[in-house]
Amino acid sequence: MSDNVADDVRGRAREAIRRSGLSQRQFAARLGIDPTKLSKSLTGTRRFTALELAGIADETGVTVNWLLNGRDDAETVSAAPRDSSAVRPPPASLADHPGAAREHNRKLQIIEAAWTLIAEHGYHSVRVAQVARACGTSSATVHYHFPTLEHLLVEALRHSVKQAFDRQVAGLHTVGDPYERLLRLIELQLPGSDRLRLEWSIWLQVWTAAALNPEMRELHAASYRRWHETIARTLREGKESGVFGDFDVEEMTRRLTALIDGLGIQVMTGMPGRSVDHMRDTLRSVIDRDVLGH
Amino acid sequence: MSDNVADDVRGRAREAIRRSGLSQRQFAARLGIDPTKLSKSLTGTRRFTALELAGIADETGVTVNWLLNGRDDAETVSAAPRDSSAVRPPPASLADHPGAAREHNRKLQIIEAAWTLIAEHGYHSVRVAQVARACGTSSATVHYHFPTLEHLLVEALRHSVKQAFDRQVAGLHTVGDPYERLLRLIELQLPGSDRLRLEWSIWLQVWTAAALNPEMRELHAASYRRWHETIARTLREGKESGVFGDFDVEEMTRRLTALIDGLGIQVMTGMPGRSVDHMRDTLRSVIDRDVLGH
Amino acid sequence: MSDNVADDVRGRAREAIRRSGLSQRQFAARLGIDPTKLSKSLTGTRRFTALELAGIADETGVTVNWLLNGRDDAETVSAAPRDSSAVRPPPASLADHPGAAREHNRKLQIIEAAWTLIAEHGYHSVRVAQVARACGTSSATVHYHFPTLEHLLVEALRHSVKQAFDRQVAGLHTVGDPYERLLRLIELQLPGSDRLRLEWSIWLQVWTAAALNPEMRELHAASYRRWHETIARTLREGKESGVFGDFDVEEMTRRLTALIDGLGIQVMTGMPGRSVDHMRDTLRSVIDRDVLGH
Amino acid sequence: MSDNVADDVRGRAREAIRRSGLSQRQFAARLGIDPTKLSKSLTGTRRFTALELAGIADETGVTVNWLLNGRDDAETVSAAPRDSSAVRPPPASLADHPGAAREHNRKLQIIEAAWTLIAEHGYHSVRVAQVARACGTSSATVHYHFPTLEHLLVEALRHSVKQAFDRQVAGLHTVGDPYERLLRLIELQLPGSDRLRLEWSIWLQVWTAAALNPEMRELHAASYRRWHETIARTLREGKESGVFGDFDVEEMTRRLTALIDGLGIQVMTGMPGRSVDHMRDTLRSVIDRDVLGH
DNA sequence: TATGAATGAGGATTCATTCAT
DNA sequence: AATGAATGAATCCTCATTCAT
Repeated sequence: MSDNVADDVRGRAREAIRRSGLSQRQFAARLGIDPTKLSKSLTGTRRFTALELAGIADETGVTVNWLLNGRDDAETVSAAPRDSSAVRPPPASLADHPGAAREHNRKLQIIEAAWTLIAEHGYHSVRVAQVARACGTSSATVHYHFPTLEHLLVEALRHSVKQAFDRQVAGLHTVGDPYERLLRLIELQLPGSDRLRLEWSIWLQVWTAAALNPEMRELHAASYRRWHETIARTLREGKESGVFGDFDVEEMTRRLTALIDGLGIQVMTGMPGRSVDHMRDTLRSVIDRDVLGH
Repeated sequence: MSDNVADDVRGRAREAIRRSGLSQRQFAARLGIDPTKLSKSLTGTRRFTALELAGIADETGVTVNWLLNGRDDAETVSAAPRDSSAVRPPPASLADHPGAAREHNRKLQIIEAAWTLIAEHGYHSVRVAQVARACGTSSATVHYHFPTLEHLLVEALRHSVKQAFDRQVAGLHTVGDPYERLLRLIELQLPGSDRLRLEWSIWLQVWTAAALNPEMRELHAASYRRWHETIARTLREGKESGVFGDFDVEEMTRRLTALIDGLGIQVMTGMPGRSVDHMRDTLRSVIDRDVLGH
Repeated sequence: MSDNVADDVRGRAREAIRRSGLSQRQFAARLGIDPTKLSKSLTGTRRFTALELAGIADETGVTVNWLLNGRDDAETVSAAPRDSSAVRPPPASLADHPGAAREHNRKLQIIEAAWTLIAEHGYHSVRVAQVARACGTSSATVHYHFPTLEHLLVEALRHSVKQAFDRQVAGLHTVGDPYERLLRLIELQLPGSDRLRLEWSIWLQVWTAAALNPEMRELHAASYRRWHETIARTLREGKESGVFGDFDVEEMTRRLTALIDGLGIQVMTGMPGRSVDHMRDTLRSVIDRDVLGH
Repeated sequence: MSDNVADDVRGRAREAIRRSGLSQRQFAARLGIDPTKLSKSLTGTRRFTALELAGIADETGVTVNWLLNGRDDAETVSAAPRDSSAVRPPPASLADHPGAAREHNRKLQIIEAAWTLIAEHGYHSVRVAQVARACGTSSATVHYHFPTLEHLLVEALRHSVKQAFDRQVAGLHTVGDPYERLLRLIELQLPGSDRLRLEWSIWLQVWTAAALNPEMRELHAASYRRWHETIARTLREGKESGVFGDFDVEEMTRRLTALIDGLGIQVMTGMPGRSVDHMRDTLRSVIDRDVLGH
């Protein structure tokens, strides 16, 4: 990746932070990183970590894809969103008039509180008052930003999708080798951390919702397609570059994603003998045998 | 299978039907089969089909395992329930005073109505009034039989487990060859029919519930263990008899169940390119390659 | 009116009271009359007053028309309802199983509380909790009987119509002379008593609602037609019998009703110089001049 | 009416338009008339029509009475307002610093939006946000101009009264003959046009409000008195000049206003057989018979 | 002058559950 | 065994109003 590209990333990051209306110091605090590090990264002395990229995207409402490539729809390691409905409006539109950043943040805060509550207690157990309390505000305020609880919850689900995507783009864009990338991809998806367990919780719920409600299938399909494509692209690259064996990429993708989902369920439901480590081992062994062809 | 065994099955079937308080004619009608066929099966001229066995178990409140083996905890093709909480009370206890059958039936009717509603609309969307309406009765009546909505719903989930198990026992007890049995097992689990799609819907919901709520893990674990054991037993038999290749049975079971679950999700959520046929093909190909060792 | 007719009225009154599930003593108490008087009227020693007839109709859910004529749709002094939607179900259907009377009464109680509140505070200011409080019950109970506040309010309006009609039939059925009947009719409609002021309040509101909302026109039209017909019938009889002068009955009806309404508004809005007495005088003078032709 | 008077009208019109801060061209556009016509009327070549007078009054916040007579309280064809509360502040006060006109206009715009919404949806259904939307502004802005929704609504009602009065003064000031004026008066009040139907809708609502709420009676009485006086004055003039027959003016006024109101209700509630034409015919026939004495 | 954000005070409705019959 | 009536306890949503900017 050339220096020019890195330059651009810095420029866009600076731009996004500027639009947020926060100072660098404040912004660093919000990301939970050292202000010096942020400063260095913005001037070019230091690279952004994947986590920082995802954080900047999250806080400013842009995508990591845009930070890295200047476009939301760039197809790199992962599939771009097929339609705009699945992601937030393009970055240029927000801010420019004061207050927009604040507004965006309050909205984001509510969405994230809702997201966490869904993940922890389940979609149907989330109460408006709970979300409000988690944000230190009132139910009416939640309704000021979202017409309906359902709107909020769906928005929270969308947000979840965006976040997972951002995390992948941020975490994978520097990994060139397909095999490494595949392992990294899996590592990024394993329900190991609290955060990732919450994301898996959301996934399970989206599956259930999609099975019951045709309307939810759309949301599910849009996000699942990305995940599918991220895997498929890597498999294809590995196959074409000869790193991987010969196989039907689509079919292998279906098997791998199914296996990941199925193992994830076993971990999430606390089945005896199914741990994250076991999940990792199983997937590696399957990849080594069926993908690499060893 | 010797005639003696068949004799016993007939005897227990006759016994169970007698306890139901219905005439053979009525009972046949309820099963949706020809009275003549039922009569022949009960006198020995004809064998019960798997469907009929499951139906008799369902209607009379006994397990297929009991019908076939005289005991609920017989370990045959599948694992027996580890504790009594996972299944209905033993068959001997019910019905001895008149009306018990009717009561049992009303209760069963409510459970099945609840079950269907859960499967169709989702656990959290089931209302007592809805269940009552589906049964042509009142909310108060539902509460007469079940102290709490939650009790009813959990009971409905248990019922689901029992049914799946019965279906497996009934469908597999005649299949001797491990490979055939494995394929049959998968066939019995594919979300092909309406009924099975409903059962899958329930599964997805139980997974979600178990991921969110530790209490639900118990129910999930109990039923999943059976399913796991049913697969494992077959794999073990095939491995020991040399029909299958050499592999770690537990690990292979984990992989297979994970794959089945993952593929099931893809079908249930209506992912493009994931059909029941694709699911069957994928599983067969994996079995042929990894289990048979071809 | 022959004794036979009076016999029948007594019979039907006895029947209606019997169905209410209350004893004669209780019923008399509810009507607010002396039990002895009720008893005498039921045995034929005494005639029912108009007020009593209306009360019996109100409490038992039948119409005065039915009490007097055995049919709801009898056309006597007033027009019968054109469609069943405007009145309560036929008398035979209710009661017969115990509790029906009680239920009917609770429902009626709620309707009347709502009616009074509408009349006093206005349709849009009536709160479910208010109605509940007025009935000494809970909001949930109100909703048990009426799905929606709006349903309740519309029902209350219908009830108002029925009551006015009952009062007219009860008050006019003995008055044979058209002129006397016309004066009586007006007297029955004058906003003199508290009760009648409340009824006028409701009328004003129905007019407003009908002007704003096409759906309300139906309700208004149904009830206004009766009122119109009650006047028209009397005018027609008077004209045909030569008591009145010669005029276009329909046109005169329109003028009279319009004048009554307009004068009623002036009284109700407390215009200086517009009292009930003035209203009576004006109407009498118009009738004497334009209807009698003096 | 002498030229001097006409001169004065022109002068005051010019004055009022000047204060509005708009150019003649702009003002004409706002009135929806040809700028040439406005110009001619302002220079004396042409007379203002009644519509134009009312429009000028409306747009500039003065009364037609002031335009015609230089005083708000001139008693001409109609009664003057008894207290200042019933009309806008005197014209001299407003506009002197730039922007006052604009402010006045924004306020007027809000009032008229509120007025229309009341007329169309009913007093109790008007929401601040609705008014704001209709004005292309925000709820907060509405509250900047009016402390309370109720204040705004009451203001809108006052505005309604002023408008009706203006229209009458403008429409009647040239009609000398009492009979003609009476017919004209009725014509001006018939719910024939959209605008007039809206005004009637407001009337009905004011009646209802006045019947329910003593506070509203004041507003109602003030405006009704004018209407009463407008009729009474004309009747008196006609009686004194011998054009009309002999009658009690007050009593005849009461009857006529009551009849108009009652007929208006019948039209507004969409009663079958009650049209605007029927209303006109009925009123003419009553006037011919009872007022003219034919 | 204008307004985006926020919110307190309702207010209708839902629904599991109880209980007398 | 069954149920009609009743209700407490949520819970979502509305909306006028405030206030900092």
